[in-house]
Amino acid sequence: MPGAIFWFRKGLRLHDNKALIAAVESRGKKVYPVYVLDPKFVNPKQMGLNRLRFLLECLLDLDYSLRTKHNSRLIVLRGDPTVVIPEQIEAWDVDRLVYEDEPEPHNVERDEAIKAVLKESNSACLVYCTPGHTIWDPKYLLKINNGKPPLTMQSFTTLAEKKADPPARPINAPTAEAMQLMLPRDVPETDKAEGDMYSVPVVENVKDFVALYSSLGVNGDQCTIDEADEKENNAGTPIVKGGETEALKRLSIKVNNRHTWVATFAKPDTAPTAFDPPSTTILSPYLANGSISPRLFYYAILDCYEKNRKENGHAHTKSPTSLMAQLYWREFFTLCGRELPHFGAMVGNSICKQIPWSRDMALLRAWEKSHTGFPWIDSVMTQLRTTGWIHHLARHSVACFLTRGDLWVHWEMGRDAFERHLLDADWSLNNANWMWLSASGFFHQFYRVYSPIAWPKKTDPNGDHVRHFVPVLKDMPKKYIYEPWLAPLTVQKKANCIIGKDYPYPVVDHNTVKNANLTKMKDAYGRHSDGKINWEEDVAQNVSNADKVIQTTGIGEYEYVSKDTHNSGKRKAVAAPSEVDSDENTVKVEGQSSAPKKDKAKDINSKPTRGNRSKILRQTTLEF
DNA sequence: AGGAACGTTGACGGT
DNA sequence: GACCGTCAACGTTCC
Ligand SMILES: Cc1cc2nc3c(=O)[nH]c(=O)nc-3n(C[C@H](O)[C@H](O)[C@H](O)COP(=O)(O)OP(=O)(O)OC[C@H]3O[C@@H](n4cnc5c(N)ncnc54)[C@H](O)[C@@H]3O)c2cc1C
Repeated sequence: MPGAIFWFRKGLRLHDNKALIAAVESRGKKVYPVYVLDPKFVNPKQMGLNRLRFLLECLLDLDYSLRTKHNSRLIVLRGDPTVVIPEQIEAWDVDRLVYEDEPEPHNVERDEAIKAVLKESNSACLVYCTPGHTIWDPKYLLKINNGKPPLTMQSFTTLAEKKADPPARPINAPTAEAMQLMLPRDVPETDKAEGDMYSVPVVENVKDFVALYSSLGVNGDQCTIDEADEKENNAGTPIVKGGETEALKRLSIKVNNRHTWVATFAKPDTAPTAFDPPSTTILSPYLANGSISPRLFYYAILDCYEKNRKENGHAHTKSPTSLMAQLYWREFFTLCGRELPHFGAMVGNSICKQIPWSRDMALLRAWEKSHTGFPWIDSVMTQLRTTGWIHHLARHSVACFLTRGDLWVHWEMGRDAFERHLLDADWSLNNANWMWLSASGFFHQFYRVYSPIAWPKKTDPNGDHVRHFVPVLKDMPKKYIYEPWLAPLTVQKKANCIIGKDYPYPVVDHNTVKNANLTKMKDAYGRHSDGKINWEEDVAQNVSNADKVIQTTGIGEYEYVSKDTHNSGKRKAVAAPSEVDSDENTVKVEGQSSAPKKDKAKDINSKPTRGNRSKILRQTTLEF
């Protein structure tokens, strides 16, 4: 009998893996577990070292389980799946290709392309796939919602809680006895074997990382990485370790063992500044690549609710803030990403406001590399780059700052940066949340702007997050920790941190740009209601561009130059610190935190005072 | 799950 | 005990 390829894509687990069970039921021992390192995703523009290492840890864990319990191993292929999968189907005498569905349109397209290749070559191989990445089958949710995805969380909640059947119970991982596999002839059992090209690659540092990318045929110039980045990448301290084993352990520690915590969980009350330990579960990296089953998570929460009811007698928190609702957000956004055309771009996306964002590379870089001069923003972005995870409300803060709050940079560029750095990067969730934060889609109260100073103060008045992730500020007095440019020079000297030398001036004056951006948002929104955005024409004109975005998975890979790229060019540092401390009691702090200013500085070349610094700061160098 | 200004309320302690 | 200033906490409104 011919065999089956079981293709792991997401769903990097043996528990609750319906497709895997189906493969074993249909082809017995001859099920070949495969993973494909696809350069379309595994490349430095889209995947940073931390996420790559996380992925490889997940693969190693699968490999280990397959070896120790199932007499098999993970077979890692490299290249374009539409090429390498049909090749191996042919080479290994395979007549079943089995996998768990991926919801993203570009992945669906790839799968269709493979089916087309098989059909064209008159292959006898049949393709079997099952849903499993989400709690409910997206097709089922659509069916019970008149064929359309809900567009608000409230309607999604009604769908989940009032109309949908309870989700399928998670199924256990196959036992060793139930699943004993064999390998194709050319695949050695041990990866120590000479010339084993199927093993999980070892990537410990940037050198290995570049070598791997080259082996996938990634163009050399995409692999350049500067020395500072290399050092930071090598020293990365990812917040969690990858693998199904770790995922299951974490679920029991963070969820199963804490029923009262789970039942009283309210997302807005969790602190974005907490990092040791963080205030939410950090199960997202595992959910993103399926090393934990969302249904296992779902029923773990339900069990907690039940235990809480019996023990504490009070109700659990409700959607949209409860822990269960966090899974609903994932479910909701995944469904939207699957169903709404051009979800990965502004242009051609019917739920996305058309806003004339800039694509200022210098501002983008300042933000991504922690050179904004706003300690909270720089601290969160450092946490993101080094640990691969940040709290949801920290994501709010930095995403708002990059887009409508301060820098007016396109949300797609922020989305791409998150894609690179987040361990939990997920196409649908990332796009949806960036639209949310930039007030482009789902959320429209654009006047709700996060302050990079007031917001972190609420949960971290001492600035411990900043002191940890931006150590150059560790001795800055509490009073100035979020706005060190206001510290008198004597204080800066004492703290060993001179603003403009050891730590940059802020790239913008928050209040000034916030107000200017509010006007731009009003204008952009006004154009929609005035009908000045002509969907028929605009979409027709831009749709080819948007199509390109979708084809390239919606991530990076395309050049779209907005007419509004007015902020580019090199900036010079001209702002200077004040020399004397302001009298705490009598002088109101001006600049960043004062009442709306009426005196707008006219001459950006004049000597900086607090009053006119806003305009000058806009020109602060970004080559810090 | 925004922030700031401004207004109201009520606790507290001093006169 | 009435009266008053102060202040924090909370509510409302606007952008
Ligand atoms: C701009 C921006 C980009 C984001 N990009 C991603 C992304 O690429 N991948 C990703 O998984 N999450 C993303 N999120 C959502 C959210 O911030 C993370 O899912 C969450 O912080 C993960 O931490 P946790 O597992 O501790 O969350 P918990 O609070 O413990 O929640 C449990 C699970 O619910 C899901 N969840 C929670 N919040 C959301 C949400 N807002 N939307 C969708 N699902 C949610 C996650 O799978 C999470 O693991 C983004 C949010 C913002 C504001």
